[in-house]
Amino acid sequence: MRTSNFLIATQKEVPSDAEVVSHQLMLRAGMIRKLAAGFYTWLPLGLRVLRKVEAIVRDEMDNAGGQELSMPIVQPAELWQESGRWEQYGAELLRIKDRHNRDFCLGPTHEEVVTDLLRGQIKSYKQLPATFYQIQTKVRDEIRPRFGVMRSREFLMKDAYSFHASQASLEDTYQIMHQAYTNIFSRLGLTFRPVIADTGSIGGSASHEFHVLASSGEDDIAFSDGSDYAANIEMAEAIAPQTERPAATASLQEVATPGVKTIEALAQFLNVEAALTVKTMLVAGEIEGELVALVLRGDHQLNPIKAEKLAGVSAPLQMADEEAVRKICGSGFGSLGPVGLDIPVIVDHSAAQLADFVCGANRDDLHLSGVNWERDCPLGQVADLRNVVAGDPSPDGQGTLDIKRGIEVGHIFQLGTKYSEAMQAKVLNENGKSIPMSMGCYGIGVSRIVAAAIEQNHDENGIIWPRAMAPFQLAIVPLNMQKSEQVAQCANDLYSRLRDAGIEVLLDDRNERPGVKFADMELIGIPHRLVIGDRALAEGNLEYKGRTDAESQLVPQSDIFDFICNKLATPAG
RNA sequence: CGGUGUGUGGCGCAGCCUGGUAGCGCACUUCGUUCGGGACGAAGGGGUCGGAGGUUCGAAUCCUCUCACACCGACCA
Repeated sequence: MRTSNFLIATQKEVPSDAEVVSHQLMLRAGMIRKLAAGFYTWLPLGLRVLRKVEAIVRDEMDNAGGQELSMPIVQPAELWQESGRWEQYGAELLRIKDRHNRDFCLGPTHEEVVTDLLRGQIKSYKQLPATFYQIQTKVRDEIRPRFGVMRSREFLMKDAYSFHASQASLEDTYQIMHQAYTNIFSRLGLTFRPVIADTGSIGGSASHEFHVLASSGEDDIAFSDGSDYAANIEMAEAIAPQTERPAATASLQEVATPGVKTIEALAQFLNVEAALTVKTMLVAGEIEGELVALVLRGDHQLNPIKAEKLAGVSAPLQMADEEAVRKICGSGFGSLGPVGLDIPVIVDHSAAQLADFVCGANRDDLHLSGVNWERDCPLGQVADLRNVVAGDPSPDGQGTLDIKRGIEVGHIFQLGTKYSEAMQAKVLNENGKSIPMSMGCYGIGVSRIVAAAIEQNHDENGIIWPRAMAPFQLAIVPLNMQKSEQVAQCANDLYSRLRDAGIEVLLDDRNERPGVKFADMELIGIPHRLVIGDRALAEGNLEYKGRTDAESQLVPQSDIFDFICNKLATPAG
């Protein structure tokens, strides 16, 4: 491709509404343009990258035994009513009406459509297992689209669905998909982690998310330094300390704490560590109108997913409002504590380990110090309530946990029979008995991967594409080629030769100054660059520089073809 | 949806408070000089100031309504 025939829509200035680097760089590099909030046009350069990702995903899906199909974006309401999600899904489901005033929606996912398709096609266990996938535009009317293509309202997703006659078969395919995902992200050249995930509203028994590690990620993931263990922080178990609680040494005392409402303020005011204080939060109980107290160490964070799974606690988790709290405890949020509290109390493992701790006195502007469980208040139910923190032991007993930020780019689920039961997708088994098919579903955010790759791979000059995602492998930058016959000839010859050899090369034949070309090629992140200028050419040389190399190197003109082929063939290339 | 804020050539912004009929940088066009890290000079083209209504002799500027967009809170690929 020649730049004279390819839209290079680079910009020097960052559009003011782009917050994260990937969004800024995609805009600056001329990969995408916004049409409306959460809707983006992919320009030729961006689309080339998107297609690269798509091709790898497709290849691995095929290897994993998937069959590609394509389902409509527009879907009839009836199917969604049948699965119950027409009501459940909420405002994220973009609903439309046709000219006859019939209800449709734009597909945010395709469980209903595949299930409908296959209940008609698959009648016997002999046709199973089977996996189908598509790479297709999805629409989700996000409340808050953000970060460009990272969270847009229309995006490209690979979604796959597997069907089985048994749970064991589902588990087999789940493992195959897990491996396929691992292959995909490895081939893309990304640093990633598969992590144990919450199954959330989709339901089902087992689930993993695949995260690209990047400091700008929206999720916290915990992983062990001593094993493969990795989990979304929502799911990472904080294991109960094995030690005995220390004996009480201090006596219970009231401390006036005027105006102190937060743990930080309390710790500072009393000059104690936050880890020696306890915080108490009231949440709605399972029974309407009842409240439950959750007690955590002051320096720990409540994990709502864990809390709402406990018996007696309402799901989804609902924090009590201040009025209700005041009624039950006698004080506002800032001075709550477990002592003398007459509602069910659930204490986090770590908080249950404390002796001589500080907590609220259930009277405004008053706290208690030297508090001890059992002596001053009963130790109720003890459970895992908190987010793990760096340094916690790994739940599998090997190593300690560290926490990093991740961008979720893939998610696999074992759905079980949730949809097949609701939609009567049944087959006959070996015994002639009709059973609902077990299902798995497997998503990859193809367009999100592009943004995630940039979050992970960029520098002050722009994007640094992993080889597999680069829109072009090599940029040829001739200097002053409009004037220099020599340069022009060398550039054109080399361009044809490399192209014939199947190399994706971008020849920058614009009549621009060198600095402009260098800056553009770096911004759009082409991994390899060849500069052709009169100066070096006079000595029979060309200049090569890798995108991340500090210096360029001279290569004799006669060796250049082999040199480039070599560079592109090496794993690091 | 709630809270905050912004809408002025393709992009980044000034002007608005204190009304007087639109400006700067980048980008674009032409010519010339340049040509190894985002050149310089000269001359140009492009905006009914988000939209509607109102106040006024006169509105980008003041008032009302409306639309769009962005950021902060619950979800997800």
